[in-house]
Amino acid sequence: MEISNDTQALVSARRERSLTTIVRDRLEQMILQGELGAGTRLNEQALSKVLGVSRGPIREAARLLEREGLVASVANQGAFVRQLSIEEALELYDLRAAIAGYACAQLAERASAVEKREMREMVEEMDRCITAEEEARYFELNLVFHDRIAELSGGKRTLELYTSLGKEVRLLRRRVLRGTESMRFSNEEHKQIVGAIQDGDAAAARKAAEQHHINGKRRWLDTL
Amino acid sequence: MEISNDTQALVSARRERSLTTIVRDRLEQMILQGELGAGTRLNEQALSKVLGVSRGPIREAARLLEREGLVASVANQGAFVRQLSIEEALELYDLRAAIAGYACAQLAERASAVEKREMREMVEEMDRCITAEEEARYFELNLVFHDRIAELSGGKRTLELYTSLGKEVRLLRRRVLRGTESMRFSNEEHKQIVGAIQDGDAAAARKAAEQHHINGKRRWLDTL
DNA sequence: AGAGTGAAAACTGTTGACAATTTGAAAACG
DNA sequence: CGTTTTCAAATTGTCAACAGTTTTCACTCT
Repeated sequence: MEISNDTQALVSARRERSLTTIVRDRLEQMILQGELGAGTRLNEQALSKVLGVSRGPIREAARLLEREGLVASVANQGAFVRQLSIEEALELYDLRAAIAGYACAQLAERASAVEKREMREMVEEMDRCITAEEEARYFELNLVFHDRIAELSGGKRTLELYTSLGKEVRLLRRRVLRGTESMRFSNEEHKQIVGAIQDGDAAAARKAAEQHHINGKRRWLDTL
Repeated sequence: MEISNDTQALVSARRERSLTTIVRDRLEQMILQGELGAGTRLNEQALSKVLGVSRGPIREAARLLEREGLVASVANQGAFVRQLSIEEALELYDLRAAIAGYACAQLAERASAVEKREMREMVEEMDRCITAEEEARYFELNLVFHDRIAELSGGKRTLELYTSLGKEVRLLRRRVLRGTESMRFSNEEHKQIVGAIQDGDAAAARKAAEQHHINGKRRWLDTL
């Protein structure tokens, strides 16, 4: 049973993190992993039984997810896992591109030597993954790489928006594993981004980051 | 007493809009109008008495505002009206600039003839406000103009983000009335934006919109 | 007088119960 | 046989009470 497991987590983490945030993370996980498919209603009773908490925290968690774009609420009908159209997904890619561009431009002006080094090393590590054909690990590092850029750019809201849009788009995109070639192209673009940041060339960094995300959009679109 | 008023709204709108969203809008209003100053705790008991609802809807509304960036929650201490630092405000201006740039670029490619005409007329109307020295009205039209652009760009999330960032920045900015000269400069920039959209020149529209927001940031910064 | 202590007050976190609404299926009707 | 009506079950919306935490403030001890 899931209950005991969650209840345990509940007890240990109690009064540090509220049940609401715990439920929020759990629901987010369930949604992003497809456990709760698009369009599914978040049945409060059922969830409260499964997660071992009352309906209050679940409702609050749903509100949090609503603003994050992962669920949509209808009055008197509850919250549903959001259904993303392709058009909406494309829009999200564009918005993410714009924000990533800004983040990289900022980073080009702000980044310290150690930060630059960190990013260089991440790209090199991804290169190793390509030659070793470790696609899953490349995928993971790629996510970390981009989130880290948003984080290092210094803006809290920038990071929030970037990761939030990333989660949102994952509603539709079932983990696109790309094949060696595609990874190689992708990482070449990473190198351009990191290179521009290293040179302190904000305009170039911005352009490279935007183009990278736009290319990502195209790659994703091609898989449909 | 406020209670009767709110209770009335409650009864009339009941089961159409949930109490949560009503409370949300009311709280948002109170925050943006400075009725609840930055750093104030949203006392659930007090608010439930004033608004005439129980604490549940208030908690949920607070969660909505949390994701919108208007309040920040601390475990076991509740929700506080967010305190925006100048650095954060500058970041918000930049993000908004990036999104506005994207929206205008989209609009340059998508806008219909009537939409172009609508925007031209808004700018002309603002011009009239300047010569008539109706600053308040100009201020109002300016807000509508930008929100309308975001709306016409077609992306739902784009509009959401743009308006959300706008509200967030208002936490700090007490309505900057700018004087005739400043309005004139501002509206000249509007003309550039509209012109580029009219020409279908996405790159120019984007650049003009971004620059306009960056200039807005500078104007705001100068008033400190 | 000032720092520490401890209980009481105020508040948030959570719950279970009740009210209102929607949904789905059986029954009534054409 | 298909359509409408009605009613019960399921579900969301709201509330008030209880549990746990933080804050306040009077009191003690040095």
